Amino acid sequence: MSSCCLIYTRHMKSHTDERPHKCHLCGRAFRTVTLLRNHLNTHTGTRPHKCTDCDMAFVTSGELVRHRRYKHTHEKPFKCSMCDYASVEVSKLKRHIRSHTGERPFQCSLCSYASRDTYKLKRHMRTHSGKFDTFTAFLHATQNYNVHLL
DNA sequence: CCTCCCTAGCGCCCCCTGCTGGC
DNA sequence: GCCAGCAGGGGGCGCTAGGGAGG
Repeated sequence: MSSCCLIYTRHMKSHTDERPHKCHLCGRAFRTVTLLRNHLNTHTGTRPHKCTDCDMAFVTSGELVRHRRYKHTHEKPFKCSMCDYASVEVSKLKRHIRSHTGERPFQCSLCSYASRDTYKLKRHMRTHSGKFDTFTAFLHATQNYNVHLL
């Protein structure tokens, strides 16, 4: 079997709900043993990927790479085409670009306020506290955004 | 077929700063 | 003028999923 067929076979598995590797601590199931191992490390506090420049340690190698970019190498691969802003993470660049476009996808269900990111909406919901179930309102707003994306 | 590793993505929380309204 | 409350922008980490590469 060619490598692309192997990748295709594995990809098709991602469309199934087959998750044979179950966490004995919380019951959550995963597709691969690697994912389960990482998940178990979050329970046990095991952090095998240690930073050589400080005392931080992480569950995955990817987290360590990101940490090193933030704290030590200051490498920022994601650059804004409209200004000098650059970011370690693409999600941060996307959030930044909304400040150029003015896009506010996260609408408050209780007032006219709309936010450019989820946490700002959640923080805003505190100003409605006492008037409504803020978590429900937040959920409603974020679900609207997800539906919009679909 | 399995595992490791890297990348992508979503989420959460925090900090700093500027604005505004009440005192 | 001072202060508190709020929003905007951004930094940093937690965690999971997908896919390339090699054993």
